[in-house]
Amino acid sequence: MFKDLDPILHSQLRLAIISLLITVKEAEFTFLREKTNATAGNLSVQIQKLKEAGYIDVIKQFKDNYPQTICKITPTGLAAFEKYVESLKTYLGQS
Amino acid sequence: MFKDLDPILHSQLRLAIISLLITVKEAEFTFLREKTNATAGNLSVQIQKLKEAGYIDVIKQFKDNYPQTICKITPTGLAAFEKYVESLKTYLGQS
DNA sequence: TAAAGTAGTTTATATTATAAACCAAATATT
DNA sequence: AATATTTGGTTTATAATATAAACTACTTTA
Repeated sequence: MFKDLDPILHSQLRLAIISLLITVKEAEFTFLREKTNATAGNLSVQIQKLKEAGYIDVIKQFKDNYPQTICKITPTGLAAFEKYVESLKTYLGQS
Repeated sequence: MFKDLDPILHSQLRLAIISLLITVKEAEFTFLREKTNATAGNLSVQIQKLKEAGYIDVIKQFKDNYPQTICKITPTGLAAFEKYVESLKTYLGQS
């Protein structure tokens, strides 16, 4: 009947991050922060969780003397997102 | 960009309950329990939250000597669900 | 009448989400 | 040249949520 929803993705902020990374393929921390309106702390934590799950790759480097965190989705992350969307449909039915 | 997701509905079990109540219009506790595979305790708590939010009406009565809890969705609940689905779409985009 | 089943609720705990506080370095201000 | 402010984050503390385990109250069956 209802398919389980991946708890990693069933979180507003993490879902927004993945959603953005699908469209842009690569994004800076500050870009994600602006687009999601999340606090830096919350974003930092959720990026780590997505990384631990293997859903995104995180590259930390310096740019113009400032630290820069770049995120990109992995094939695992993309597959998880697609599965999540399919599972969600079992809850939405008619709509 | 991304619309906020109603936290009452952004919960796997509560979303499943509402989803069921939309299709059947009225359901017993035991029916919801079977369809969702939830534990009775979890279901009891989530039904209460949906009731507190005004998303469902709960009628407690006796049937064949046993207690019976019947749930039905309210217009408020239906509207909230529809809004939730619309908001969700901002996260799913391409799919 | 004791054991097991029905239909739940309450409570305790683990997990999550979030904000607040913090850190290190860069740049701007006086 | 010190001090203040800004950038780009991380860590930690707290509040909110989800969940399971334990419990309640009653009924049915052996």
